[in-house]
Amino acid sequence: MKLSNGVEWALHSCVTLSQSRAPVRATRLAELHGIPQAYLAKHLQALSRAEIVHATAGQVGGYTLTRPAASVTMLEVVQAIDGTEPAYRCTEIRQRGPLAVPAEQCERPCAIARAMAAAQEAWYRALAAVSIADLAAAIDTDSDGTAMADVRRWLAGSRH
Amino acid sequence: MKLSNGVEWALHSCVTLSQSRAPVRATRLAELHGIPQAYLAKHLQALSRAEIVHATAGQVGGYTLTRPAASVTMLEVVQAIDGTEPAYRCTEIRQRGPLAVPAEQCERPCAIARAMAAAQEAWYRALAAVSIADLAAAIDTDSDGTAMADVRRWLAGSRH
DNA sequence: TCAACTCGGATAGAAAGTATCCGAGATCAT
DNA sequence: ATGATCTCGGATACTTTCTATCCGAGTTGA
Ligand code: SF4
Ligand code: SF4
Repeated sequence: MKLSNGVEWALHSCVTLSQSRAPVRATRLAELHGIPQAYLAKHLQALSRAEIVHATAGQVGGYTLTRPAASVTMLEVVQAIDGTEPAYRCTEIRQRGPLAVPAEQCERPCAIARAMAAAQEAWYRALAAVSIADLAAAIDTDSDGTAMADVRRWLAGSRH
Repeated sequence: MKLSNGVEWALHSCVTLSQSRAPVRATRLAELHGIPQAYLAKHLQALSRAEIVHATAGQVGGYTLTRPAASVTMLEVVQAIDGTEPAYRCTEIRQRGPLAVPAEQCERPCAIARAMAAAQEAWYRALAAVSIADLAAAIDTDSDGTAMADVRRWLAGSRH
């Protein structure tokens, strides 16, 4: 089980965007994090499609959060990048082979699929419990209250 | 986030093996589940390496569970197939870019990595709570107590 | 001793993820 | 109103991982 590293970039970008009411260009986000600008853009598109961020075109364009950071959960961001399909997809192999179970007995998922779904649900729940605002606050605390202020200052800097 | 479908095969195989004290060949397991025999063999090797199953070579060889089914958790099987590395790997992008955090402040994972680790832990915990024996019992219940008996009967049949 | 059968790791092919580019559309200055 | 410039957006190559398969090493039983 592997998670695209674009998820990390998207989360960082959302935290950064939560510190700015003005639109922030994709180029600047990439520059701030030291990551490929073109590839980050692709992930930001996914966030835009999920309506987590709003894109503004034009000379003073860029991305902004559509909702308050406290109401955007990590789960939403992760699902926007990684997709909503569960990690475990049942291939219904119980309906194959010499001991195939008749289809009418397969209305509900079997025990294995149920256990996997429960695990995924637990994962989702843990991610849904943390918002972007929580992350920003925690990062700020880790740095003794300087990190977010630094970000705001850097964002307010010249547009290059 | 995607999970190899070999995980499903491995879980089914473990449930099947829990119904037989005699070694079961990989060919028969594949036949029972209607899946590619050669590919299943590769996954069974992973289970063997993890010491979840024991492989016996020779004419009457095959695979057996090394421990009672009640003491083998789903988590062990999933990790044997899918690896133990967490889904989220931090690239430490906070140490890059113009606002790079000095390395001495990065001893402990940051808030994002901590939240992701907690979610993964919740996932692990849910899987660790279910054993192979639990799965076998649940599948048996779903089929009104005939499924495991059918499997045992089929396994006792001729070696082809 | 021999023959037959097993698992084991090494080898091709397919799918997804990664990284990049240029065009459509909108904003601001003229 | 017009044009230049800057933005995002989807379409395009490249790399890594997963999928599927094969044949050889080792073991058992006759
Ligand atoms: S539903 Fe359960 S029994 Fe059926 S294929 Fe999926 S894991 Fe196997
Ligand atoms: S530890 Fe946190 S801040 Fe550092 S790279 Fe990982 S997610 Fe980003």
